Parts: sequence; structure tokens; C-alpha cells
Amino acid sequence: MTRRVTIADVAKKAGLSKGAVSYALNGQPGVSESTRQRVLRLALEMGWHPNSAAKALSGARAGAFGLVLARPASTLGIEPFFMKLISGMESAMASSQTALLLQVVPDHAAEIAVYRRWWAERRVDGVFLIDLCKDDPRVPVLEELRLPAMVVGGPGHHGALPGVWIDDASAMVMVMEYLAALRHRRIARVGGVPGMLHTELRTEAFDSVADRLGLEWSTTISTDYSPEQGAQVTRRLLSSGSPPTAIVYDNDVMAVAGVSVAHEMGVRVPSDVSIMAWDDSVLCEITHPPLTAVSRDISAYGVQVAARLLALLNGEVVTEVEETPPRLVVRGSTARPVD
Amino acid sequence: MTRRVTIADVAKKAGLSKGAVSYALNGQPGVSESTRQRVLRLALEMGWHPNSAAKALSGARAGAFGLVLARPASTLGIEPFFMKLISGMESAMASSQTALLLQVVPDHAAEIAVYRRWWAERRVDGVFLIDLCKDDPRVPVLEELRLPAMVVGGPGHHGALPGVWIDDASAMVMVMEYLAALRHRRIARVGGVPGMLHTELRTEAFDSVADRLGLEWSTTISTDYSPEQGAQVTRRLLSSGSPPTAIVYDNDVMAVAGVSVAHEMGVRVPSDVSIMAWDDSVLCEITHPPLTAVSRDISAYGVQVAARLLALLNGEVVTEVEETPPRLVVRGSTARPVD
DNA sequence: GCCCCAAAGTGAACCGGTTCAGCGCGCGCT
DNA sequence: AGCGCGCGCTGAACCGGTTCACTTTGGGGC
Repeated sequence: MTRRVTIADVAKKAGLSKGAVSYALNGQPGVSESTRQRVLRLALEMGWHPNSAAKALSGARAGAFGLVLARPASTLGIEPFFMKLISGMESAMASSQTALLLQVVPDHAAEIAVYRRWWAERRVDGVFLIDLCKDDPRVPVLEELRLPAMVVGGPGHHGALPGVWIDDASAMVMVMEYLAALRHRRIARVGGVPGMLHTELRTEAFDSVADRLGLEWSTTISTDYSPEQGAQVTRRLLSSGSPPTAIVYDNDVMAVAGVSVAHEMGVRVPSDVSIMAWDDSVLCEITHPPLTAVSRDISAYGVQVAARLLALLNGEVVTEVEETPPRLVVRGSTARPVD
Repeated sequence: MTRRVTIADVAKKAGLSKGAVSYALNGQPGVSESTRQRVLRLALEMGWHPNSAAKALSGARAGAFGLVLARPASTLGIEPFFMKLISGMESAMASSQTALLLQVVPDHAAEIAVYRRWWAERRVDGVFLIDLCKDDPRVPVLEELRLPAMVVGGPGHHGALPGVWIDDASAMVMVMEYLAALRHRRIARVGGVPGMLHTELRTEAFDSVADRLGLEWSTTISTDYSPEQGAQVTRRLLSSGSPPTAIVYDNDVMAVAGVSVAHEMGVRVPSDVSIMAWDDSVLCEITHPPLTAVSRDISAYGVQVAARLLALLNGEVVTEVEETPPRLVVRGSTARPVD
């Protein structure tokens, strides 16, 4: 059992002091270029790696960011959103040797407790705040803790915390104008969890555009994002006296469930009802017909968010920023309604 | 900006030495019961939390387990398997204040590099090895590194590493006997990635049971688990001269894609073709008809795996163990074939 | 030739825990 | 009364880095 190689081992072999080796390895001034090269080569040869605990203890970074997911595991599993976001984050964090600490909790209270513990234990250097709500209770806690955080979502409602957001409102305008151009006059929306900021923003946009376009009828029904509720709501909508000619879903899973319900009821897609998903993933391509969807580059979103949290820790001034807006990917599930 | 409260602060307030306080807080002998209670109360009052770096540095645990996912993010996102497994793991780890470090990488080589780095940096106390392959190259590396690991999968092919496995072979027997009892004589299987142990085990079981049952025809076609390939293979199978009357898919996503293709081709489920999914999730319930599936308690699997890795670190002797076998959940996608 | 300064490197303190050797003291035993 | 033992606690070393105050060395300017 060979012992770990420490900075002292490298120093001894190089005939230098620990301090000099530390300077050399970290690109700090205080050693000559030739010495630095020699030390770097030696460290590589000897298979030296910094002990993350020692590094963290001596005032530097913990070398980790935290992400807490406060949704039931059943919902989490099926939404491609999170994994895409996570893999984006990690590709941005890799360059700075930062790891991702993940925790799944049942609710916001537990989430807040995790933040307190992580920060008290100096286990993370910062966290990502996800699923932002209106008047989110987590925001003041993070501010009070002075725990560096980057909010995934917005705009607004994250106090003094920096955030990155995607413009859902204008995407909703795009969606509605597209449907209106197809001559849809009766549009329903199967929305996500009320209280979540992006849900609210979409609802507001939906209502105001519907009004502006002078639609015959429009409504939003709230769900918990689960396919079960998506199916249930769709069933209700399609069996009403005068059903909508188009339905906009707040995620892809519910849209897929919606198509299924339509099949089951003998309602044809898209001739009887047009269906539209929010967030594009392979799920949208496996249904028949494939789903028209609002497509956002979630992975790039993750990259952006992580890069900005790193910048924040480097002392740069980081403010709210808007990601590139979503695109509309038209597939077979939307068409002009037959009269 | 109030400084962190350290063990020295607690010691001063209690009028004790750092050592005594450490003993008191960790349930070690060396202090009287009354002193211990006093210290515990005081620590709570002062809001003391152990600095995880200091703890890790002084020989104790890093307080984290690592999980590396070496699948493309696109596949990961959609398979509920991983999130269920993760949330199970975490519920078992919570009691011992152990965090989960997550990393998504493109391939096994990168995965191995992560293990090496994590262990060299003493960032984790152990790792979970997932998606076990035949003659898995990661196994000898983990053994050589002496990095505590728990293999999710088996039986066999994980050398001296302990593992937890679910009996896929006997589940396959159950599936095939069920289909045979329904009078299916032509059964196709849309398999996962060849080389992965569970894929191979299922293939072997599939072949041997098909043989034993004296089926008229049976075949396995390999895929990469993606819905695209699932759809493509299904299309090919259903358009052949004498199509199968039943198709068994190696995951739920492909089965859902399969149902979609059947709809698209005007093939009725289950009267023209029976469809069966492996791993049960909400996905199986949103199709029409809902899918008959092999159901495994993935979350419990995660709990078991994490609990055993903890036990391993506590010096307990941990050997290979088998989880409770999968159940067959019969829904609407399987029936007796019409002649 | 002398002075001064910057570059290169040293040695020790420090981060916040754990752990081990040692010490004083009260108590039981004979 | 004297001895020994073990409980309860102390003080210091240690983990492996970072950082700071300080020393040595070499070179340029005059």
C-alpha cells in the first residue's frame, strides 16, 4: 500500500521547500520559470494530485458546487431537462476542477436545510438555485447566508442574487402567433406547477397574447407536470362540448401523454387537435405524429449558468443575463384545424 | 461578517480543550456523560458544524461517494432509472452525512480518469460502478486503486468488488413463459447495448427459454437503448413478411417508441402485436394502451447499494447480494394474438 | 566598486479538525 | 495508610496544502 504522494515528497525530490513547490504548481510568482517547469514535470512523474481537503482547509476553494433538486423522484426521472442541464454545468466546471454535489430532497424546507449545512461545513463554494418561484423563500436564506448562488430562472424574483433566464414570455408569443396563423381560435394550455416563476410568466403571456389576438376562447389548466395529470386534463379538455383545436403543454412529458389520450379517444392529431410541447427532447420524436415543440438549448443553459457562478467566485461582477431565446421546432403535431 | 464557529470556540466557551470537545461531539470515550451533554448543547447553541475539509484532512472520511455516468446526456435524461437510483442512494446516505458527487462523462476511459483523480484527491470515500460490462475494464482499475466500490449489477464480472444485482435471467424466464402461455410463438426482443452484462444475461436467458419452449421463431436485435433505434427496429420487425406477435423491449423508452411505430403503421396493440417493456415508470402508463412491464424497485436498489457501500467502509465484510426479483405488471399491451 | 532592488527561495504559521501520550486525582482494595 | 488503576481531561503533533515575512543572490546603474 503505497502512501499518497504529497507536496512535501515533491519538494524533497526537487530539493526545494514546500512553499516553492506550491508556488510553482499554482502558477504563482516566486519561482523561476525553469524551476517551475522542473517541478511540474516532477509532480507529473510522481503522480502528485492535490488533496482536495487540504486545499479547502487552507482557505482556498472547496472545489465543488451544489445542486439541490426539490421535486419528487418520479417527476425528476422522466424530465430530460435536469440531466441536460447537469451535463452542461459539468462541462463548464471541468476546466476548473470543480465537482458537482447533488442532493434530492422532498421540499423547499429540506432544501434550505441542505444549503445551511453545506455552507456551514464549507462543502461547496456555491450553489445553483433551480425552479425559481414567485417570492421564493430560498432566496432570502441564500442572501443571508452569503452563500454564492446562481439562479437558474427569472427574470426577477431572485433579489440580489445573479441569475440566468430564458425568455419564456416571448416564446409564448411566438407559439400563440404561430397557432393563430394556422387559424386556431380555441387554444388550451396545460400548465405546470402554479407559483413557479416560469409557469406564471407563461400564463401571463398566454393570457395577454390570447387577448391581443382576439381568440374565441382560451384557458390555462394547472398541473404538477406529471404525465398522469397531463393525461387527465387532456381527457377533460377533449371531451368537453366545444373542445380546443390546439393544446399547448408546459413540458414534453405531458404533451406525449396528451397525444396518447387523443389516440385513445379517437381524436386525430393534428387534424382534430394540434399539440405543442414545451422543451424538445427525443420524447417529442417518438410519438406519432412527432411533436411540434418549443426548443431550448438546455445544455448551453447549464454551461452558461456554471460559467457565471465560476466568474462570480473569481470576483467578477455578475448580473442577470438572458440566454438565447427558444426556437420553434415544427413537426407533425400541429396543423390548420379542419372546420 | 461573523466568522465560522470552530471547535476551538466551543472548547473555550466550555472551558475544555479541543480534544475533549472532539471526543464529546463524536461519541468517543474520554469524557464524562455530563460533560458530553453540556458540549453537545453548547455546540448546538453556537451553531457549530464540522468543517468537512478539516475532518477529511485529519484522516477521517471525505464524506462523499462518487457516481460517474458514462452515457450520452441524451439517453440519460430520459431514462427514469438513474434518478430513481440516485434518490434511493441518497436516502440511505443521508443518515451518515454522506454527499453524492456526480459526474457525467462520454466514455469509460474518461470515467476511469475521474476515478483516479477523485481517489488521488481524496475527494470521495468510495464509488458506485454502474452499467457493468462483460470483462469490464473499470473493475481492475478500481481494484488496483483500492478505491472502495460497490457494483450495481451482476452476478459475476466484477472481480473481487462487492456488488448488488437483480436477477434479470429469471425475470426473462417469467416474461417468456407469460407470453408463451398467451400462445405467442413468434417473439422478438429489442435488446440494449451489447457487451453490457445485463444485456448479455437477458440475451442468454431469452435464447435458452425460447429454445426450451420450442418457439417457432425468436430473435434479439441490439440497439443503443435510444428511442430512435427502438422505433427503427420496430418498423423493420413489423414490416417483415411474417412479423412477430410479441416484442420485448430492453427498456421503457424503446417500448413507448415501439407502440408509436405500431400506431403509425396501423398495427394494433395488443391484438396484432403484444408489447412489453423492461423497467416500469410513468412512461409505461401514458401510452395507449398502457404497457405491460417488468417492474423493479429501483429506488430500493439504490438504498441497498448505498447501505452496503457504507457497511463496507465500516469494515464489515460485504459480499455479492441479490435484490428482490422483478415483478411482472400486466397492463393492456399484451394479449393472446389473433390468428 | 558600491549600493540598491528585484527575483528566487526558505521556514514557519495557519486552516480546523483527530488522535495519542501523558498527567492528576479519586476510589477501591488489601 | 499505601498502592495501583482507570477515568477525565490536557497539550501537542499531525493531516497537506497556502501564504506571509524574511533571507540570500545576482545584476544594473552610477
